[in-house]
Amino acid sequence: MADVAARAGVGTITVSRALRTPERVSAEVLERVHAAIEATGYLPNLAAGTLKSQRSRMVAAIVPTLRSAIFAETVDALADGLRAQGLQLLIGVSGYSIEAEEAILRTLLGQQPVAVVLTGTHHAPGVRTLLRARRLPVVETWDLTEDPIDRAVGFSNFEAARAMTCALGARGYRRIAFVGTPPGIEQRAAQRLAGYRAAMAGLGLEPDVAMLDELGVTIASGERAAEALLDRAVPPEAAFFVNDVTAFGAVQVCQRRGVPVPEGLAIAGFGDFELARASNPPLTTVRIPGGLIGATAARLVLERLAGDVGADPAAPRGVDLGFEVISRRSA
Amino acid sequence: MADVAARAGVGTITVSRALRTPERVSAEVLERVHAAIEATGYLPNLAAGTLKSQRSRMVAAIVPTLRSAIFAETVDALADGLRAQGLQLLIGVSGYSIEAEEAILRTLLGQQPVAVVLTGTHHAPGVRTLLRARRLPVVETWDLTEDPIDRAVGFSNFEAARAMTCALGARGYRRIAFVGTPPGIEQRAAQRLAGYRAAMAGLGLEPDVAMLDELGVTIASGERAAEALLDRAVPPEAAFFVNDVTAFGAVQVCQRRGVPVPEGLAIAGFGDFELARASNPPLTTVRIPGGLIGATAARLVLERLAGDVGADPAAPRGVDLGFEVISRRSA
DNA sequence: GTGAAAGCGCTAACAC
DNA sequence: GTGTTAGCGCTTTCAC
Repeated sequence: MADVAARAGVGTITVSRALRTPERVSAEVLERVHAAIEATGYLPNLAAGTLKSQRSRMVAAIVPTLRSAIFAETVDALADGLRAQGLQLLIGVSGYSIEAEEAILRTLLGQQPVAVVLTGTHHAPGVRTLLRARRLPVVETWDLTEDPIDRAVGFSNFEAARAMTCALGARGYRRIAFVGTPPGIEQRAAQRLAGYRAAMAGLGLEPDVAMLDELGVTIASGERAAEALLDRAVPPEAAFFVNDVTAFGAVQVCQRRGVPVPEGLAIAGFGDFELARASNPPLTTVRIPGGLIGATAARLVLERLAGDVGADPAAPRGVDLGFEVISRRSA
Repeated sequence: MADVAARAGVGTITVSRALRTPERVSAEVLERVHAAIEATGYLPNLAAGTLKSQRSRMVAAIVPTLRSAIFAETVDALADGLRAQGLQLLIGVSGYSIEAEEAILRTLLGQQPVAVVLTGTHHAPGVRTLLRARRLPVVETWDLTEDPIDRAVGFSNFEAARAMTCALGARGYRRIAFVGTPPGIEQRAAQRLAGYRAAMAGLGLEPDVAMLDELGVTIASGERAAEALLDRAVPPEAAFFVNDVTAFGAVQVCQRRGVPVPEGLAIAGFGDFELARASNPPLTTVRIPGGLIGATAARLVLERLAGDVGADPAAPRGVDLGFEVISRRSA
């Protein structure tokens, strides 16, 4: 920066201002500075700026995985919304472990991010303390809660699963099974299971919960779960899968075994992924706003950064993006 | 850090060493320091460390998008491999624009990453200069080249498409269409098209290239492309789609229109995504090593970081992970 | 609109 | 094995 300043015949602070707040530098000087930057190939050391100003240009985000299309979509939309303001994404992948999440958060916080975006509302005990102490803008995504750390954006997985289960009940199905992931890992999936249970209780029906044999929700694991259901002495009339990928697998199995869908087995999914429309018959499912969650998270971060952090306790703390039960032919 | 040092009755440098190189601190002091860290809730400011040591703990990665499952998988595997060494991922999303890639790279470099991972081998002119000047470990992914900036890992999209086209020719198909993305955007897709053309020339067949109507390769865009092919006065005997997602759409269309696959139209995909096995009939496709590319990129970064940067010009500069033509029933 | 001086919080280099 | 000193490259503060 000293080189650039010397070349442009100005002080280093003017170079800094030309980069950070060009409107406070005369047009003539600005031009000289830019020419000098060009000539020297100067790239500012952002670590130094961060150290002095105590503000980086990074937003830390932690997701359970990027292998699930839906989280990847959210992150993509988040990156998109932040890029417009010159903010970069520092990504941590927790592998669905809240302990890993806390450890990763500690490292990421060391980089002095200006905001933090988390997945879910269930965190290790230290996380809330860590974040509240720093008075950083924090956005929790994918689920809502009574008491967010700061801001939350998502929808109620509980209500969404309840709505779908009720829709199945309204269609006359009585023996409705739920096929979920092993408990204690994916929080959103646990919420969906709870919503299913609540709906079944409301309908006066017996809950019937089956588990996928792996966490990585694949078409193949859905296929295996469907096989197990169909092999029962008394198979259910309807099966509500924790997501579209596994539901799609179930449809494939029915097709192969000659079980008509929905007459032999009604199948519902969750997510309204592209696969849902491509399925044959197309899947009855719940549409959830994956991309919109990322875009909204970006908006919330930017709003919090614009307004003063820690202020405005009256502002709405949660954004409910809702969901939609999509009736197609599979149920 | 001064607080922690005072509390532990040591100098700040000892706190630094306790964190960075604990083996150089006596066990007794180490314990006192850790207790003090715990008590104060101290989190090191990594920006300061980066500034002084000129080495961060971040690796910059730029991908065209995260909405494509395959790039997300690569990034996930990359993050995984780097986390083991305490390295964080700084992500940039370029939207397939090489100009955006360069702009993003400039910002990311300002954060002083210890290495850079790029997608593809086709970059804006400034990129190579920028990276070579810094003597940073650089890994280009997803395609190979004669002259990588530093290291490259991937497979030959050209050869993979050629192999698939030849396989179709060997099966007796003559009128083989290629369905690709609009030119000039996705480099990997362009390589595949070139491979197809080379194979057709080798087979003595007329190339027949159709385009998808959008870049975002969706099932629906594959469906529309298939409709167009089938609506022709003389439809092709086989269609080689630029990826499995669109090929899957094509299979769906055939099923709906009662066109038998492969007898009425043979269909080949690219990628061997989960969808390929789930399709009915399952897709003949090319298996590509998405996760492995990310894992290998992580390994190459770590190797370059361990060995001295800029050294060892004898080491292999490219890692060819290969591909595999997978014959299933769709062609 | 521009500049001089100071210092952000760490760690490299050198003592001991 | 531990401490002292200095300084990384910026931006803040205050002055003009």
